[in-house]
Amino acid sequence: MHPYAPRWNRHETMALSRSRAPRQVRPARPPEKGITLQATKAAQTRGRLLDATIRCLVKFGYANTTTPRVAEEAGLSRGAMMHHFENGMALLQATIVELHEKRLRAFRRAAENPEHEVTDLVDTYWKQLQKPAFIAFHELAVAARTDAELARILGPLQDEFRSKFNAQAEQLFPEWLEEPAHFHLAMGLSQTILEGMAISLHTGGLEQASVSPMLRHLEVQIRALMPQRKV
Amino acid sequence: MHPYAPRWNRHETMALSRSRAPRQVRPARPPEKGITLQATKAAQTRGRLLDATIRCLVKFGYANTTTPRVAEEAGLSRGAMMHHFENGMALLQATIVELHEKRLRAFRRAAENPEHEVTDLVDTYWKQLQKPAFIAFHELAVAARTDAELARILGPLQDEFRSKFNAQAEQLFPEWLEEPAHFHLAMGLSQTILEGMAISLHTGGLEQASVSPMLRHLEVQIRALMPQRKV
DNA sequence: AAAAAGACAATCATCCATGTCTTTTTTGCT
DNA sequence: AGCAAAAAAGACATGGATGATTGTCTTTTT
Repeated sequence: MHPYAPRWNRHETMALSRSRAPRQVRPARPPEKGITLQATKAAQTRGRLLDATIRCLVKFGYANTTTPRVAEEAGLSRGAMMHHFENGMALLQATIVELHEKRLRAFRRAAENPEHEVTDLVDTYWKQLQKPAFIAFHELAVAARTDAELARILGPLQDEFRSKFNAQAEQLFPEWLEEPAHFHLAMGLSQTILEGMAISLHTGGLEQASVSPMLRHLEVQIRALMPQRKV
Repeated sequence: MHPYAPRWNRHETMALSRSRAPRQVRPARPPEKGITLQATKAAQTRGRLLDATIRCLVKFGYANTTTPRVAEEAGLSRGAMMHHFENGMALLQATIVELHEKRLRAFRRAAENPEHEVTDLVDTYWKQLQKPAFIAFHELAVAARTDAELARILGPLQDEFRSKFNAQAEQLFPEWLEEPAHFHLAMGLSQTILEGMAISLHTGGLEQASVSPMLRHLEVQIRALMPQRKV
């Protein structure tokens, strides 16, 4: 139990910002109209803040990811940070979107690999899950269970990810649609086993030694669920 | 940080030094001479506090499980609560132990069922994972990733659970030890898939519809990994 | 009956995170 | 150069959570 419970989404952000008129100065996103003005340095700073947030989520967990800590991690003052994001929730929302896009990008990159071997795909997704992005994402997902504000942001993105995950697989193995039940089972198994292993590894519920056999077993299962290559 | 030293003797007394000065050192543990003293009411209150803590973990998550909230949930004053547990961490530790024992009890009860069908065991553990105890446990496990204090308490219990989990299975299917690799794989699969599904369900990463097929698939896999009944 | 111990309640001082506001330092540009 | 806006830093007020202290009432124990 922690000495304090920091959560920067206590207030309805919309309601607050709405009440003050002259506050609309900051554009929601850097002015793309003025082509490449040097102020795109701001975008760089924003990026540093997002990275710092992810790093904090990994290092300290969601509950201890506070605005002062993120600022320090980014090497900025808290004032500077509040200049780029009017409140903690805005920063968090931006981080979530960034995280989501990171996940999608990495996943797509994996699919572009000409080798469509099941082994490669499993390995690739597994490697993804080892990276900080997934840990951070899970921290957020757990927090969202009891945080309506977070859930509202995270929920749609999770649906989209699952959807794109499946779409990618369909595209790679179009003949799999002949057996949709098997297809969905394979997708569910893959996600559950791989993500479950990743989480259990970090939360101390699984031994490292068990990982490799399970990976291989999963590959075998997936192949068994695929439509067999006609002879 | 928290040197919870008994400072009963440390403080010079204040105005109400009505009684004699010599403060005898209080025995480390209250005299339990009278086996059934009415003060077992205290145990009852302690129990209520532990239950309230679990309920708070489920409802509000670890980060928002604060001492005032637990007290309110238990229908007690915060002062009363601090009387039974000197600080929040002590309460939490007691709750963790309670949670752990709950898990073990339920698991053992399942194993006592004379039917040792794989289906029953999988279903039983799955039902376990749906109960509040597991949600609370997972909240703690996630928090422990970034909280050394929690990890110190939780880590050993997790190891013990996994160990007893396996021991139980060994006892039920002694012939399985002929193939230890298969045995460990089956154990890992079971825990990872079932727990992974439970977590994903709560964190919005999985659809309810996928659960049942995966349960059935898991059962098939486990049977395939068991030493085949000799014909 | 007196005394000790226990259960419970109420209040205090402190800490830290948050959002807002104000001031200083860089800049980009005329 | 100079100047206004952006970027950065700092200061402030609020509020929740924590642990500690003190006080009251009840139940044992002697």
